[in-house]
Amino acid sequence: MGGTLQTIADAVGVSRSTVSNAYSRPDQLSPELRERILETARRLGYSGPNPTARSLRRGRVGAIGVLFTATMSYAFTDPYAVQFLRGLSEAAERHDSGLLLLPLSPGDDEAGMNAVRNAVVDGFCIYCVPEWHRSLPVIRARRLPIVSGEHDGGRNAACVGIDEAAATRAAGEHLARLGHRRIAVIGDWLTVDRQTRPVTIAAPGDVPYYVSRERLRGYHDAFAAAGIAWTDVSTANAADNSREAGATAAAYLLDCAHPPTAVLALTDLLALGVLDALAARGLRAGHDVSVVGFDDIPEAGAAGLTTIRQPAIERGRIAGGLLLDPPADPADRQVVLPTELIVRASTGPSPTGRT
Amino acid sequence: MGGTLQTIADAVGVSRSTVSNAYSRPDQLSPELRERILETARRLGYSGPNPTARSLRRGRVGAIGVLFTATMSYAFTDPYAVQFLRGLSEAAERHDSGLLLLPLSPGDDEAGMNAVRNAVVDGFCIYCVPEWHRSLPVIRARRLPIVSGEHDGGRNAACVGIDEAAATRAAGEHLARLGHRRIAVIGDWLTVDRQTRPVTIAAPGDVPYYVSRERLRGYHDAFAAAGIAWTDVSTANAADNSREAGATAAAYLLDCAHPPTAVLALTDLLALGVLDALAARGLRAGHDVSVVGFDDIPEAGAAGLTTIRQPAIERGRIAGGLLLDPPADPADRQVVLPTELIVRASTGPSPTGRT
DNA sequence: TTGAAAGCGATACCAC
DNA sequence: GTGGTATCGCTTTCAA
Repeated sequence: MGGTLQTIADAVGVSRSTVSNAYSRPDQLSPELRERILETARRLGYSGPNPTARSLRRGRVGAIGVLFTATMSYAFTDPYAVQFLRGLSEAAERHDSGLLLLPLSPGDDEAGMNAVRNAVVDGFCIYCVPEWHRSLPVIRARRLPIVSGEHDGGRNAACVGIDEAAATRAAGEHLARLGHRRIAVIGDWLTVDRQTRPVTIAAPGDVPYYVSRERLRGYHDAFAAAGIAWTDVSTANAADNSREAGATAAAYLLDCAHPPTAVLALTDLLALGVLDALAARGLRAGHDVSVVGFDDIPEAGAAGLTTIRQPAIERGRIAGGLLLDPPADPADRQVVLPTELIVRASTGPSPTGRT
Repeated sequence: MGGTLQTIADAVGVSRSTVSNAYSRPDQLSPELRERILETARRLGYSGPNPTARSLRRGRVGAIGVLFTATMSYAFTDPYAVQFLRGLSEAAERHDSGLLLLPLSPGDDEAGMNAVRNAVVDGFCIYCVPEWHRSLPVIRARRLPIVSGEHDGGRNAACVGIDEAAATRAAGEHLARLGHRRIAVIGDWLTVDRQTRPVTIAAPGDVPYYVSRERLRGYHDAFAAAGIAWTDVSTANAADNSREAGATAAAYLLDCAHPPTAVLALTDLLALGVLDALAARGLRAGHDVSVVGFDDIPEAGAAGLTTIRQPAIERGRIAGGLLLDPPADPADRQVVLPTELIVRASTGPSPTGRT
């Protein structure tokens, strides 16, 4: 019952190579023999070659490991992540690969490192993993193909990114043009500690996490060009990328002596939280306070949120392609996708000519 | 660079069993030797035992396959599925297992069957898979532990379900009590073809998909008890479990000579679509037309939807436990969780004393 | 076409 | 505490 290749070989009276061929190379034996073998297998309840053994021998597993921070549920909670994974799975499907979810349990680095060490996969796709995470060296040690969903960490590795700074620069210019001078920025991982609280960022370069750093840099540069002093820009860190954290962070910024006329969130989820915070205070987005997000998740349109659109699904799809079917020319393994500023109702002229 | 156990063994001058022990059984050798081995491995860029080879030998992979219909993105799109997977991943994490997503590409049965045949996993969790699907026999042939997220298919297999019929019966009684007599039901997979259209279901037993069949049966029984003829209940099939399909199906039911005073959707997602359809017609849910859902996904509360709450996360968590740490007593391998009717604003007295 | 033999990389039992 | 040896189940030249 459910034996091995050998079982079938014995039962049919052939060698196991022949049985193997019956499954993997039908052209190597006569159709009759093949049918006889398959029939016997069926009768004996043999479901085909053992995938693990086959993987060992062939050196290919048929699965790619997906690594991201936080609990696994995050992948199912953040709309951007969902889109990215969707694109990734499309690519995986096309290459007959599955997706092995490998969460880095937040509280337990060791567990995450072990997950990476023991993952039975052909390659890794990493994203939303801060560059200081201890699982990164481990993943590189495995010497499997890696693709990053955001940037290459200066290692010339495969990656599919966007020009984060250019994207926010465009948004920053839009706001400056509208006359905003008192501005606040909300982002997660602006600091290493994951707490929702106002923080002081001397310069964007101080932000430890690539994505947040670059997005902040874009705003910084736009404001500098518009003559807005960086010291006049207040910043708040969000404990995580969630609507709730966005609302909490916004509360710190709004409930002060000189509230900003524009709040820029580094993700749409945070921006939606900002909108919640405004609503709770009876303030109108786009009138009293302008709000900008990033990502253009589906919910953003419904909420009338001005934001930066990035091709999330496409990003996942390309990441999958880079991993499963790498282009010959190394230069083609680093892809940068375009973004677009989408202006909706959440941004408008600054209510005060000047603050 | 990144060699094998043997490489390290040779380099250190010990046998490979010792190197293996250094990784898997630290207590079997002196700390000094172990450190020497690990250090050498590090120097040689060896990242530890090859997971595939280890899996073959140990007979354990550290991953469970998750099987569900539709594209993989469905898992990320349906809030109920998200919750279920969240519970499942919690359990998996606790047992050091990953989750290998194995979508059954809708148009391609063969691809799905191959995915199942070749999955490198220790067991399968299946859910939202119709009982006629061809991958089911394949999955059984693999003779790995299986847990169903909905029912056991009469096979005495592990499963974590709810009393679907009892749940909808309670909702049906609630409606009958409110005086509703012209009633419509919307569900997906009421028929094998996946089209959104009105259908005639002679009896709930005719519905091919377990979950929809049982939910429909519950309504059927409740109405029978209340003296509502089944022939007066109209039904519509939804092409898939989405808000859009719910709205489209509702349109068929609402835009007719004798529209129903109550529309019962077999899932919350469909019910939200019904609410959309009502809004588009200027009808008020709970006044002009009562609406009931199923699942109590987060969005249901915000929408004021009367629905049946089922413990989605818990269901996933228990499914994972059943798979990874099966109870000794077979009787304990079939779990039935409680449900609860949550009455919100979307249901109210029938606007007509009788139709 | 078919079959014999050599691994793929690791683990575990059992002597030493 | 350490090292030989068999084995996990399959694929793949290479001869016959």
